[in-house]
Amino acid sequence: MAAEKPDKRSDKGEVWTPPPPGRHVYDYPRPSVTVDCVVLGLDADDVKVLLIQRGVDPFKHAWALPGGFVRDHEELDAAARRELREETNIEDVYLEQLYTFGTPDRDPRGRVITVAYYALAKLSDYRVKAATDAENVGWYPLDRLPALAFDHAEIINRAIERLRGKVRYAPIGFELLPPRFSLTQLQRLYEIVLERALDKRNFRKKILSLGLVIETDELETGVRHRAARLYRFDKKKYERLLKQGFEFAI
Amino acid sequence: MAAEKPDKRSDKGEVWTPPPPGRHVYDYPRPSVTVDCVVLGLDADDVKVLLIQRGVDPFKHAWALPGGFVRDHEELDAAARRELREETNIEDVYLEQLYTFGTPDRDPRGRVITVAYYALAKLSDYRVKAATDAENVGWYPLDRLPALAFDHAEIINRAIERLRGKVRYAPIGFELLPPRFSLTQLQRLYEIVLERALDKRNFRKKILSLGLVIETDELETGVRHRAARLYRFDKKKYERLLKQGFEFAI
DNA sequence: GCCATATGGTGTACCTTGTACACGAAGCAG
DNA sequence: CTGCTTCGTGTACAAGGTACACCATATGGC
Repeated sequence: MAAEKPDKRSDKGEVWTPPPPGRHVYDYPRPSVTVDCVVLGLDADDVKVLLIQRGVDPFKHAWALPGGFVRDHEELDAAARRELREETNIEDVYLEQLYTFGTPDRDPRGRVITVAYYALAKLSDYRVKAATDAENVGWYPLDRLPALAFDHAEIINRAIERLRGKVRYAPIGFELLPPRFSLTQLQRLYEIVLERALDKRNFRKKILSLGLVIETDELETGVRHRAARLYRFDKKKYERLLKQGFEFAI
Repeated sequence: MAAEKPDKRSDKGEVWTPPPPGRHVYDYPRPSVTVDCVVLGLDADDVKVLLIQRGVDPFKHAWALPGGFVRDHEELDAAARRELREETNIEDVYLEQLYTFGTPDRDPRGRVITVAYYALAKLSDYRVKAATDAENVGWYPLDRLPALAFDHAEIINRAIERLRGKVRYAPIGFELLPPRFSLTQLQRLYEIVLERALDKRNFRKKILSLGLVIETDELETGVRHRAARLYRFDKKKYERLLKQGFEFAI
């Protein structure tokens, strides 16, 4: 039978939660339930994922997704956001439930079912320490992931699949870019995520024909060549069109 | 605090599982975890969902999705299939994880997190008792659902959304039809699920151009007009094409 | 100031795909 | 034999996707 105490909460930095005075007794065994977050960000040439280095066993020193136990009266989404905030200081990101992983032995401590989420972050907003130093949180490019704890590699794969499948039919790519972006940046995003080259003129024609990105009067700065015009995504308009049955597609 | 024993297993027809000799004691409260299945079937003019009538509190006599508690060493998918088999005699259907619902008070017995699945069944294979009589399992058309237990109405809505979103980009519609079907049946399927009329000639042109439905030498029987030719879905070919990057789309 | 370098920004011709639309053929029932 | 019902088929036009090249504009070095 599985261990009865898989959830040493100190594992997850919840030292401020005092252990309850009473124990919790049930007629049948119950799993622990956790949330894990795949935070994806976009670099110049890569999709990157945010990982934290575990400080405790199991998988001490291994890299893992930010996540932790769902509290007794907490919504699952809220638990995911809380863990993100506590472990990585990330807030206000696009967050969506991904899949629930419950293979009985996925956690050596016992039965732990995890509800995985994925988040899309503007990488520039979260310049956590570079992954190459001794810091315990970092962005890793997908093709150079370190050894990962639990089944987290599988969870990341599923997040990427979801991103790839969804980016063409929902305007979620904008969540990976700063509020003002150039069309070239946007095109790079699609090229990186979809892993294929796109034609510049056709891409611009298509994007502009949707009428959802608005030209601003700002220009790119800090480049040593002609500066690109910046655009913004018109979320309000998108939501209006959505209600009328509009379908986003790239 | 929530009730400590939400999972009276007798609720779910597991009387054959003897209560364990020992109690289960944990340092922190744990939720119960269940699976629920939205089984969708296709009638002449409707999508229907399979419901069971609850025999015990809470929501005694109310209609609900088939489902129940995940066992200690059981995969989530396996739990969903087991519950389907136990409660509705349905086996060998297309089954896919849908979403996990965990609002703290969604079950009056305490914290119960449910991993929802949706299944697509060939309605003709499962002529359970009609929903209008006193039987405790029945197919209900989506627009005439009875009052539902827990948050099961919300779960059903999400299943429909998923079906609608997916049917155009994955060949899952075939799971709702018998192995041999007419193109008119297939068209009806899409019309019902997508809730819009399709042009017969254009639909046939499109479907046949995919090269995934194969003409058989069988004809429809039992109709009082010219019989339609029957086709079958070429799953093998689809899987081959998938690996080559083919994208199904209607 | 001028040149080299790098990216920004633009239009047209063709091809493929989607859409609108109507009628004779086949089979059964009476 | 007639009437009814569904089957099964093709064409013309519109829309959208694709392939493709060059001048403009900014910076930095000389």
